[in-house]
Amino acid sequence: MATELDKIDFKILRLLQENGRITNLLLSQEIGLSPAPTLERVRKLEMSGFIKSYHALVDEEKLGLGIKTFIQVQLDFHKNNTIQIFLDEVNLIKEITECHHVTGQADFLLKVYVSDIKAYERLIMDKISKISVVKTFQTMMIMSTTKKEPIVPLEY
Amino acid sequence: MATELDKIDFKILRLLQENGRITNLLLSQEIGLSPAPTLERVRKLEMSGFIKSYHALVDEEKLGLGIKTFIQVQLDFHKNNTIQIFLDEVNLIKEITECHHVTGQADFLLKVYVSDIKAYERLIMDKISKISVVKTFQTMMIMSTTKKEPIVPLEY
DNA sequence: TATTTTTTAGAATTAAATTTGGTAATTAAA
DNA sequence: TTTAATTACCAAATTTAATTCTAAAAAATA
Repeated sequence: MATELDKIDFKILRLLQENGRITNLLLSQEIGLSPAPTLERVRKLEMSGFIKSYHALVDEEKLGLGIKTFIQVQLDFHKNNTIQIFLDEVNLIKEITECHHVTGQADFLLKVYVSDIKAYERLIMDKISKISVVKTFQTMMIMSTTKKEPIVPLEY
Repeated sequence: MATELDKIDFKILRLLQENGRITNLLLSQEIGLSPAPTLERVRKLEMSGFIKSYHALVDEEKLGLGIKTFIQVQLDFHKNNTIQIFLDEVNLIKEITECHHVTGQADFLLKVYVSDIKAYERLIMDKISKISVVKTFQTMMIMSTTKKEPIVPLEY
C-alpha cells in the first residue's frame, strides 16, 4: 500500500474535516470522481490512519459549560516518577479535556471545562491542588475564542 | 420548542461526540428507541444548535505537521483598536488554528501547527513578530499530548 | 375523566452506500 | 519499446440505511 497522498486525497481530507457527515455522493461530486473510487479512497485514508475518527461538535455554552480555562502547571520533581503520578491523576479528572506536556516555565498545559465559577473553585481546591506532585499552577481564563479551526493547515 | 434536554438527548450527544458517523440505526439501538424518533431527536439537536457541526479528525503527524505549539501573546495597547488589529492579522495566518482571549499575564493564547522548526522560525520571524500591536510572546512547544477528549464533560 | 398535545413504533418510500464487473491508465518488467 | 501487471476508475446492480407517513401510545392539560 502506497502511503503517498495525491491532491485528491488532500481535498478529501479537507472536505471531511470541514464536514464529517458529507455524503459519499456529494464528496465524489466535489472531488470530481464517481462514488465508488471516492469511497475506496476514504476507506484507505481511514485504514491507513490519516483519518483517525469522526466527531460531532457541540455547543458547550448551551450545555451549561460557562467556564473554559487553560491551566499552566509546574511539577515538583522530588519523586522520580513525578510525571506518571501527575498524568494518572489528570486522567481521573473529567473536567480536564486536554493535557499537553510543554516546554517553557510550565511543565503542563491543561484545558478545563466547568459550569461556573463555583465549580471551578471546587476543581481547584478539591482536585488540582490536591495532586501531590503539583508545585504551582496558574489559570488563564478564556474570555472569548475568536478562532477555532476544525481543519489543520495543509499545503493542498 | 422546548430546549430542555432529557437523558436520552444527553446520551445522543455523548455518542455523536464519540462517533460522529454512527448510523442512525446503531444510534437508535444504543439509546433504546426506534430509528424514526432517534433521527427526529438528532435533527432537533442540530436545528437548535446543541450540535454545531461534524468533523473528521486527522493525524497531523502523519500529514507532516511535526511541530505543535501554544504561544502566549502580550499586546501593546497604545492604539485604541489594538485587539481588532491583532485579530485581523491572526485570521490571515493559516498556521494559527486557535486564538483565545485570556486572563493572566498574557492577553492571547494561540495554537499553532507547522511542519518543522524551520517553518516555525519563519512563522515567528515573518508573521507573528511583524504584527504591530504584539509587544511580547512566549512559545510553549508541545512535546506530547497525553489527553485530548473529543467529548465535553457533561453530567449525564 | 376527557381532551389535547407530544412522542413513539412500524411500514412504505426514497436515497445513499456498497458491491460487482469490465475498461482505461499507469507502472513495472522484458 | 513492447508487454505484462497493477492500479484506478466508471456505470450499473444490489444492499443497506435514511426518511417519510400513518396510527397508536403516552404525557400533559383542562
